[in-house]
Amino acid sequence: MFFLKDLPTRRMIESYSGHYDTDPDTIRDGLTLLRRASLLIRRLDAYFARHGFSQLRFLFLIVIDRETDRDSLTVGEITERLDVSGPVVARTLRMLLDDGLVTKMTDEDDSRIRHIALTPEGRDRLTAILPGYFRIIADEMDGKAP
Amino acid sequence: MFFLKDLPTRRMIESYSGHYDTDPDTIRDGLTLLRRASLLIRRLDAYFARHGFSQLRFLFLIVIDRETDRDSLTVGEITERLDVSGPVVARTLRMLLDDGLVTKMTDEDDSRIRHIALTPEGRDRLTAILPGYFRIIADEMDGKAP
DNA sequence: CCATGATATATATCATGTTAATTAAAACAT
DNA sequence: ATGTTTTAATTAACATGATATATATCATGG
Repeated sequence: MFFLKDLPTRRMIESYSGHYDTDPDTIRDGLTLLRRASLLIRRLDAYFARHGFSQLRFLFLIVIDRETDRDSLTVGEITERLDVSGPVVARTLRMLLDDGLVTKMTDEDDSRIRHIALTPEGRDRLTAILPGYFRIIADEMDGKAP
Repeated sequence: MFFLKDLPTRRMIESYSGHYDTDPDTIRDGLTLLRRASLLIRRLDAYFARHGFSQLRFLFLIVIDRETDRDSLTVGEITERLDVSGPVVARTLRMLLDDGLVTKMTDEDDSRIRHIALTPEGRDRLTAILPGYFRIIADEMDGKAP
């Protein structure tokens, strides 16, 4: 997250970068990118929270659901697809299990491996939450955000 | 932060959004924005961590430093300028005080108010860290990121 | 076979974000 | 002038990210 509400003016950036080395307009574009994305993330997080979800829980379910040829992923595969650390995946998994949104099954051949699949309820919750998620992104991109 | 490493294909987005309601390309642009910003934030956080800083501590100093006509801000003014909650500002302030990068002075007329100013060392650290910060943003924007 | 190393997952601890509640002082309306 | 409300800052409790460490199981060389 990028927490600066008012981005520096071009002049300010110039004075900080000392008129050389980096192009102030490029920096300004970068800061704008950061701020814009941060505001969108804030909106998405608020949306997820209203639905008893979090960004991460949502993405966790998505990566399982979007797998076309299988209906489960191992914990390691989920960790590969999400840019968070293993422990966070483990904790998120526990929460989703507690909520009955996924199942965990130990592999038959290698008992270190757990296969995680969506429950029908997990799939339903995902389906229910998706349209609003897309709506928020689309509104932000169209400049229709609140 | 947006944690999905591989963005969904246009086809996937279509299948989720049901071919109506939202434009898949717009959604894809939004997700690209989120992911790009998240990767840049990761790089910036790593840079700050290497210098014993954090994104927030850095911005805290910046908002004081960039004030043109004064050399201090109140805690409330800092909170207004940063998109974080008051308690986080209070805690960050304590850390910066401990590190000797800012000073805290109680207002003479209204003893609820604290004026926060940079110490010379705070200003030095800020000056030292800024070029690398701009460099990372510029490289990312120019597609020169690692 | 079985000690050693590699791999898959989980736990422990810490950092840093949030909201709710607290403290202290000022402002204001009788 | 004094009780009530508002404001400024902080503390308390909790959520969720990270890294380092532990546990359990598998693979493999002697």
